[in-house]
Amino acid sequence: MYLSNFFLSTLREAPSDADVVSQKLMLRAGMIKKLAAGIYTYMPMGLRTIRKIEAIIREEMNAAGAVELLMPVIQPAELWQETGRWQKYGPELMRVKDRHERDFIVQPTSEEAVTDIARLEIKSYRQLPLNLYHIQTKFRDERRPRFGVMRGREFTMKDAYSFDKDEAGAQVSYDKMYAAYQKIFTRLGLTFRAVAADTGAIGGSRSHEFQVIADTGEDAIAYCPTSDYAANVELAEGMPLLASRAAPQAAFTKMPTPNKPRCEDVAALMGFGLERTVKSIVLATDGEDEHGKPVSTVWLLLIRGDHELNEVKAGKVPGLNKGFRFATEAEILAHFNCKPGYLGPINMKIPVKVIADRTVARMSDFTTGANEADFHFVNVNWGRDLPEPDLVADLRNVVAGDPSPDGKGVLALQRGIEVGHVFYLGTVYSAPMKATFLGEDGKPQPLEMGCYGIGVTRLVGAAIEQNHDDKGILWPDAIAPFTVVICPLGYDRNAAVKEAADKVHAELVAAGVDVVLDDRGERPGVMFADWELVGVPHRITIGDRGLKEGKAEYQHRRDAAATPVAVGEIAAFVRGRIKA
RNA sequence: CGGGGUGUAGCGCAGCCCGGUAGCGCGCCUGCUUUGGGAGCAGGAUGUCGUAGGUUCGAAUCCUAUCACCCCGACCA
Repeated sequence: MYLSNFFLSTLREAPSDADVVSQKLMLRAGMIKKLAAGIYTYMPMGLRTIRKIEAIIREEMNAAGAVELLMPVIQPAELWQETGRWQKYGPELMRVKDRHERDFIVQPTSEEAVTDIARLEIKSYRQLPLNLYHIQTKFRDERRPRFGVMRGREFTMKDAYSFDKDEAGAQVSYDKMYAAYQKIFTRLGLTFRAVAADTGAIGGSRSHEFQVIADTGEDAIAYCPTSDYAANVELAEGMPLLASRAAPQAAFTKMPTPNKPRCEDVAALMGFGLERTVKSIVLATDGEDEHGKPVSTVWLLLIRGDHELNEVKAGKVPGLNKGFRFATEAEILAHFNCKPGYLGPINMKIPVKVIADRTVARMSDFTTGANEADFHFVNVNWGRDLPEPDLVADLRNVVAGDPSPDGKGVLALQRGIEVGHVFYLGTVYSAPMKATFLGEDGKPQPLEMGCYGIGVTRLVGAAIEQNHDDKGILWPDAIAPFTVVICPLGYDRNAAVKEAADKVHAELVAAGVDVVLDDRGERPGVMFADWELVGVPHRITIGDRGLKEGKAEYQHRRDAAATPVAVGEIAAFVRGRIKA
């Protein structure tokens, strides 16, 4: 490709509304152009990367036995009413009306559409298993689109759906997709981790996320370097940090702690560690009594002072699992007769259910608020100074150094960007949509389903978040918009340079290498800066100076300096450097 | 959605308080010089100052409304 036949548009300064490095670099490198909040045009340079990602996904999906189709972006509301998602999906679901005032949606995902295909087409267990996928535009009307292409409203996703005759078959399909995803992200050249995930709103029981590791990632992941345990922090099991509860050592005492509402303050005042304090978190749930009158219930959660509440876990505790909220100050005053900051499980005005984190339940001689402003209790002990907690549960976020739940080491934390998700769905969609098949016994039964997503456009952003420096993007070979760039110095005015550059270009093209020749005749600084910004991994520089010695130069985007190579051999030399 | 902020040339910004000729840098165009890390000199083009009302002799500037965008909190590929 000659650059004069392509389209390059770089910016020295990023538009001021860009918020993350990948978005800034994509805008500056001319990969995307913003059309509206969370809606981007993929410019020619950006589209090349997207097409390469899609091609790899397609190859591996096909190799794993999945079959591609293409389902519509606009889907009738009726389908979504069948599964109840028309009601359940909030304003994120883009709803539109056609000229006849009929309701439609812009698909955020395609479970309904694919299940509809399945119930029309799959009649017998002999047709199973089946895995259908497409790579299609999605729309989610995010409350707050941000991070460029990583949390856009319009985006491209690969979504696959497996259909099996039973749960064992669904498990096989799930494992196949899991393995395919490992291959895909490996081929893309990204550092990633598959982690156990919360099943969230979609439901189902088995789920893994594929996270591209990046410090700027929105998700925290916990993993064990000495075993294969890895989970989203939302899910990662917090083990009790004490093997057993020690016997009380000291006398229960009320201590004045004026203006020390935080555990940190109290620990500092008392001169002991945060791990001897317990913080009180007051939640409330709203329900109805037997007469249908609304009533609220207040709950007290106890977490060690240096830990933090995990709201996903709290939402799984019996009693809190139908939705909870933080208590209002009025509710707190009513039950504890005390303002937040000095709350605790002892001397409550109206006793509430106490849920202790696993670690808290094994603590002894700990410190809590005294339910009296400016006072704390120290050397508090379960059984002696207060009753055992009503419930013990895993309530906290794991922290680095925690024992791994598999007992094979300690946990480490890192951040990631979720780019893929595999889900076991069961019959969540097939049952309400009556997608059944005839089994070997001749009886109809609902299809066992799984769904598998990859955020194609998000991957572009994630790859950049993971691979960039202060000059620009550092693409892995597999997804760089161009694999090789030839920068001739003086293409427009030096016949020898032009001839050599054209020849190297022709050789690489003949070898099937994705190469671009910068024939603008720009000054070297401009060319180098542009291509470093765009992030083309392999650069060949051909200049008058080197040519006199019969040399061109090779420099990888990550190299500190160029390597001289004989002009006649440079095409072969570069081909040797490209990772398949 | 709630709270905060910003809309001035393709991009980044100043001007707004205190109303009176719309500016700077980068980019763009022309010419000459230059050519191994974002060139120099000279000349040039580009704006309904987000939109609509209002106040005023006069509005980018003050007032009102509206729209868009961005930032901070609850969700997801």
